[in-house]
Amino acid sequence: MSERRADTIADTLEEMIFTGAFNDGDRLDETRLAAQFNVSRTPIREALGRLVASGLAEQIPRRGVFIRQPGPVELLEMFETMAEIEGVCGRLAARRISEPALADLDAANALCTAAIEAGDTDAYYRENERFHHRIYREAGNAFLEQEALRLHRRLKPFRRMQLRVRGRMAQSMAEHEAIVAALREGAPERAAQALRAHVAVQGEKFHRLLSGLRRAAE
Amino acid sequence: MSERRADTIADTLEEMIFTGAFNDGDRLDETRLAAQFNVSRTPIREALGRLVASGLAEQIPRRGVFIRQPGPVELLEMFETMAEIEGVCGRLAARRISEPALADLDAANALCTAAIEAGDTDAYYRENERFHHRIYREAGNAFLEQEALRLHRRLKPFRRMQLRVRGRMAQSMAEHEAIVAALREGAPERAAQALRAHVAVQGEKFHRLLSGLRRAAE
DNA sequence: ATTGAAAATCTTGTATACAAAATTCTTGAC
DNA sequence: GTCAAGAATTTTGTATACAAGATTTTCAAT
Repeated sequence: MSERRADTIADTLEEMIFTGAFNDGDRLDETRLAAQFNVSRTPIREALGRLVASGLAEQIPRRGVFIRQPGPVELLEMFETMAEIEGVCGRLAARRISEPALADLDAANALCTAAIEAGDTDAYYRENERFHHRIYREAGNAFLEQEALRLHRRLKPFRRMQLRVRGRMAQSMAEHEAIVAALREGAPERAAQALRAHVAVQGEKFHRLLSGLRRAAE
Repeated sequence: MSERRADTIADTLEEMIFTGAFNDGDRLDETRLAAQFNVSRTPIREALGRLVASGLAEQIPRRGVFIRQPGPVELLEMFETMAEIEGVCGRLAARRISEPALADLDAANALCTAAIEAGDTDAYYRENERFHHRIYREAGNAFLEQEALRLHRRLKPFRRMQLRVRGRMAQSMAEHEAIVAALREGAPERAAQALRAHVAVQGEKFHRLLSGLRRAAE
């Protein structure tokens, strides 16, 4: 890996931000964090630099770096962007996907369904992620894949919010099946459309997302 | 702006990378750069961190950071991704664009055409950029807009290569007109299609790009 | 001459020291 | 009591010092 301290610290801080250990606007005090991590300010600064670069925090020149949690508007924008990028991946994948990959998507869906029946939420998230990541991969564009993974990762902490709606998981699985069907038939636009609709935040999901945000803001 | 030295140094280094002052694989020696910029290693390290974060360089743990110029494959992937993102912006913009924005696009096109006739390449690039940036804006999604701008900026140094083809500028303008027409009619898919085709690298452009790369590699 | 090991050198990563800027606190005037 | 100006204190940004790991060089043995 990279420079030992600085990077593990950055990972830890990211995790803390994702799990809500900080509130929007909180200042990340270098000296305090240095003491907290039993380390000098130098690796802390490098870690903070990484957070700023990935948009999790904001740096004001001679003032410090502050946590920057996305508000409702930005969150919707990020989800819309994710939906569009997934749509793009789907459109490209419909033309490029291989037979083993289709089998793999089917397998992921089967495991997803099993996880729902078993009530195993962790397994569900894991297989759901595998499904989506596989589609990014099958777009056949490593750069696009990286971008998709980046955004997917960024949205991870917010994705759980929107899956709590009753029956959402079952509906989600039906959508997965439709997506695979479109990919299998090599229907680019239908695949794109199905993925966009699957990822987009709308209706009940929207309300859930907002109330989740409101709760997190307290 | 941000921390004075570190950020101006990062900007300078980015510019140097873009203008080809470094070759792929070159090591960015901290002490050498420190001497060169008349500064200590600390701001250099922060600047290098920024380069690594934006993908312009690669960091190998206890070895240093190295310039990482995209090869032909990655470049094509980046252009394909750009084409798709522009397509997305166009699709969204077709539903959201305002009348003044359409007028602005027309204005940019007029100035573009004038620049071609005057042989003013700089003006052409400027107005062409204004055209595209305006479409990103009119997608009505600030997050997506930032992503589009980021990638557009990243590809800037390579874009000039592909515009040298004889008659390409005139054809490009015709495509711009078609794009505006689709946006004006509120035809999302046609706008998306037109933008994808406009940005995509294909045929003669492809050869130009490759030979440009080959030349740059010497 | 080639190969291998050990020492010397170089380079990164971290800690500490210093400087400049910003914020906070104090003090005085109204 | 409020407000403002200036001093004191924090805090960031930069420089330097030190430590650990990596690379290169040296030198001997085969």
